[in-house]
Amino acid sequence: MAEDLGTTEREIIAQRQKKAEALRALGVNPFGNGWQPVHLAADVVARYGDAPATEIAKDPGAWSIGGRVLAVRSFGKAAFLRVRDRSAELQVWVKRDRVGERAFEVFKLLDVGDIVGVEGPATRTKTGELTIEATTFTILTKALRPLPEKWHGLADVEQRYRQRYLDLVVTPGVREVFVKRARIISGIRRFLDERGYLEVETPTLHKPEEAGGAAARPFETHHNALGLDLKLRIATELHLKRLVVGGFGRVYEIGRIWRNEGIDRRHNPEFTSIEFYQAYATYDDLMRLTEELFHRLAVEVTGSAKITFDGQALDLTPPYPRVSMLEVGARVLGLSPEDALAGRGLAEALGRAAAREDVSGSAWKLEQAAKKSPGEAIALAFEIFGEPQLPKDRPTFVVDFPLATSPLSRRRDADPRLVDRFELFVAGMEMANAFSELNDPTDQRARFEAQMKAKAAGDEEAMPYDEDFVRALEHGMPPTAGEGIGIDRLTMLLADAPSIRDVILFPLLKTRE
RNA sequence: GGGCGCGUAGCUCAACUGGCAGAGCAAUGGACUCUUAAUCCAUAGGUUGAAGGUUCGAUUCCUUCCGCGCUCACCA
Repeated sequence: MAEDLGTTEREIIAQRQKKAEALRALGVNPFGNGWQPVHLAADVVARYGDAPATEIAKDPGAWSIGGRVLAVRSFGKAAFLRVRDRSAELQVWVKRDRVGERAFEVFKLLDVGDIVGVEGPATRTKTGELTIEATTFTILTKALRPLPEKWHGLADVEQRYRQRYLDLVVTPGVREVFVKRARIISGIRRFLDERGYLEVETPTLHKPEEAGGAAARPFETHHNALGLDLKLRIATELHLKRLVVGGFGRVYEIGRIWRNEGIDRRHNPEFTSIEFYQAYATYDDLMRLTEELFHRLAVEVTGSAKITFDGQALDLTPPYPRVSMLEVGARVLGLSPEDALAGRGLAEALGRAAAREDVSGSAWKLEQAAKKSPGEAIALAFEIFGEPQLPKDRPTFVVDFPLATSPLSRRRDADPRLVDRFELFVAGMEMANAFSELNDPTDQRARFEAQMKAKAAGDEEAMPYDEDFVRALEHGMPPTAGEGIGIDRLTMLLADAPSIRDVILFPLLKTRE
């Protein structure tokens, strides 16, 4: 990129470097340190609020703030600066007769984008704006490159993602998204800590046989000294359940997950998940916990349980409706749940569904499903026909998952063809996935064996057989329920960001030539 | 990976049917001590994403490539 500098930009940088030298000549280090602001812009705002100029004049204070200059309106011997620090924006008034000749010479070398330090009393200008009337002024850091245009800012989304530092400086609302993200994560921590959960960290480098816990292709890497092929984790599940075996009855991990899949508005190759496990709970308990968590986060982060996502109003007030994957999946195929689970008439029903005009893109998948298990076919029918019909104004729990889609879930006592599992859908996105955990080691072996068969048959997302995990289960894992939530998607929801790249500071992009 | 769209000055955008690449902001010089996209005068700034092709002539048409967005497929 540096080689692509246009003449103009090169000139701008040269001009600013000359100004930096001029600052040195004035005894000001253009990249100095040691100057510390005593206050934040927000302190000044909080102190005076809407107080009139006469009130402020009685107690104008001696403020000291540092920040980036976003705009300059200059009048020759005085100027107004818009300065932003980490807390807020504040106007600064630099007048030659207040700051003195020398500081004013420094001011003349100021460019928009520079970092400055100012001290002085507060006042309110004729137009009513709270302002620091500088008595001292210095440039702390010279910006050699110009900021994007002040009015339109950065419109090029590619540049916004590649140069997020600029995006944060000039694009309104970006900073707030990441503040919300931080509050969501700390809110989840608080919520779980209050309930006696212990936060843990498990390996992100997995041996090939450990890289399970979800249906996804992992990234591959290698440890040189050990001569060991490794994979980046695709889930934290299997290690967290080992910890439940070990006696941590309530554990969670917030951490990075990598999946070697496509990239789109809802998928980034690396993303952050929260998984938590609670001994002696069932998936039904977790539904209530999830409702409570989502409701509380919405109120904490947005101020209300009623939010808007992508133009759609959503109410996160519990309870959330439940939709049966089995019933809907069977119904859209024109079958009874019993017939669908037993596979009676399933192939014909899938053929009819594939022939429908509204499924052109998914037709081949429906045809493929006829070769798979009834459970997988039901799940697919639900995904294609049922998901688009889920309520749009409310979160929805999807329940009654067929066994075949869930190699780590506990079978339902009342019907072993199903598992005790739910997924939470909000705004068309899968936000959470939870189930009562399979703790019968013999059944777990059978499930892993089925995964091995699927892998042998070409399913690249099938899980490896994790022998040590089964061994852990053989030592006894208490009845447990566990859940995973995608932090990025949750942030999208609560920050009303329609693309996952808007909630990841540095989303993965290709290298530019 | 497929389809559609986009890429012009540091930034935001123009340029008709193929006919001298242009404006605003930023910058530079000047005026200005209550501005809010400050204002006024002047100046400078370009490998039109890259490489080919068609043409007297290409920002414009064609091909390939690079990057980004939307979408489909895969997935959370």
